[in-house]
Amino acid sequence: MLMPTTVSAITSQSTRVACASCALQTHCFTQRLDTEVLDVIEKSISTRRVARGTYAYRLCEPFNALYFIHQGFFKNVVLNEDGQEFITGFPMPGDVLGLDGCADGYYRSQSIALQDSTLCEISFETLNDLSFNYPPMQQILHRIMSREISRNQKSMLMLGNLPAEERLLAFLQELSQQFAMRGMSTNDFDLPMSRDDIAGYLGLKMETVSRAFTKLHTVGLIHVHRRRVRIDAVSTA
Amino acid sequence: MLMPTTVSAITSQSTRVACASCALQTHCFTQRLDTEVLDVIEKSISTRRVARGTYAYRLCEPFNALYFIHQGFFKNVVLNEDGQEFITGFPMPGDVLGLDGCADGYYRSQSIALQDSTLCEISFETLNDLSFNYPPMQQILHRIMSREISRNQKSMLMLGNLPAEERLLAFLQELSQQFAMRGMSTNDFDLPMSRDDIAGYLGLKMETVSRAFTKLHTVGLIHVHRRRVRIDAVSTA
DNA sequence: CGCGAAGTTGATTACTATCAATCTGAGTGG
DNA sequence: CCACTCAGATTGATAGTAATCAACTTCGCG
Repeated sequence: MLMPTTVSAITSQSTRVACASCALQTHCFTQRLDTEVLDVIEKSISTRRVARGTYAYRLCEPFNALYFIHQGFFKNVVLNEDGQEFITGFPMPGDVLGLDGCADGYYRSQSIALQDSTLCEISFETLNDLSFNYPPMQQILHRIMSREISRNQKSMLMLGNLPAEERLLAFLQELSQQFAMRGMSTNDFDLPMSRDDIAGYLGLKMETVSRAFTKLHTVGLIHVHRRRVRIDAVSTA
Repeated sequence: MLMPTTVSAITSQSTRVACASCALQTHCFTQRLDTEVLDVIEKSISTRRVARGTYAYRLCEPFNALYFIHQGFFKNVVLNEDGQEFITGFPMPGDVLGLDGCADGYYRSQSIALQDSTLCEISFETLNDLSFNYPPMQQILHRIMSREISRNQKSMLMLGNLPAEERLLAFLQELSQQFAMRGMSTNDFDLPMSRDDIAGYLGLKMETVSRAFTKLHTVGLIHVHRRRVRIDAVSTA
């Protein structure tokens, strides 16, 4: 029987386990987790609510857990010396937060909730135990991290080569694909992030993003009103 | 006794082991590897030469090993649908090649030698065995991958925000730092890559890179002649 | 010496950032 | 219910930066 995924229900054990296993399987759909492993996860996982505008984790905080997103959207931010912020991604349900903290034991970026959200927290210690007792788990973790690496590389490609309008369209199509993987509406959706956030992600300025939206709308590739977007273009990817 | 690291010497076991352990320790300098682990590595590692201009691994090839660079420089390339290439990094001795292949079992990028180079190859199978029998190993791998993630994020920040000249200077300083970590000359060195490669990495065109070099030279921040570079600027990072 | 690849320089065009004004819609309180 | 407010978004004019196209230079090499 499916549990409703309302906020009040997320504290129940079954949903908590469902969240973590679902998250892991989102990334590694070729594998199914043993019930034995699910038991371990069940004992060690904890949920956490993150209000809109607050942090899942902050820069320089000690790293001691990974977070699987249950509900809501986030933005990952890195800061340069001047305090100027640059957005490296918009993780969504099923994604993992905090992978970059693994390297040196503290976070090199921070993650902010774009909506009221809920996370499933698995301590790094638990993950190590899991990997030790259940070898496939380490492969799963490697895959998750590897996927993050190739996703970032793809973003870099987009940033470096495409003009503003194509860059925005590519972004919208990428978003649409991610929605599709999660069974959400793919061609007609609300953007969870502001124009400024999109600009920060695409390496553009807010005004340029706004103009690009208008242009794509005008030529008929998309329909857009504020944060509501409908994609009419056929994906070229 | 130190073995000379000439090309003719790399086939000896001791040097081969030294290469892998050194590479691992470059990434995880807080940890020292057990002699027991070194034995396992010694048995399973193999060396491979890669001539200038040839591939360490190619796009879409099946993933079955990681490569530690022993000698030489490489460029990592991702291609978009149009076949346009974009360079995501310039790995050097001690760095690991092929991390992105882990996700789906085949490479999503390719790596080309900029000089005649030598690699140490460890099969993924061996790595899994190692992780299983020697738990700290998996933490080491996580760190290596995590480091790759945060390095890519840093690159994205640079790409998105800085004007051409600052971008080039930041690139040179990053390169200098990496040389420093390897005990190589930090302020006076030969670039292993062409102007076009730098342009591909920085998201610029070759001509723009060339102009930026000239400008930095003119204002006295660096001295440059062809691929020879001397950095006179004090790093701001 | 001549050739070709890599690099430099110049003139022009195209694009994005910047600065500034305006618009829109959600939330607030009278 | 309506005016008020304010953050987010849009639009316009202009300046600044990088891309493009093209000519030329430098250097290594047979």
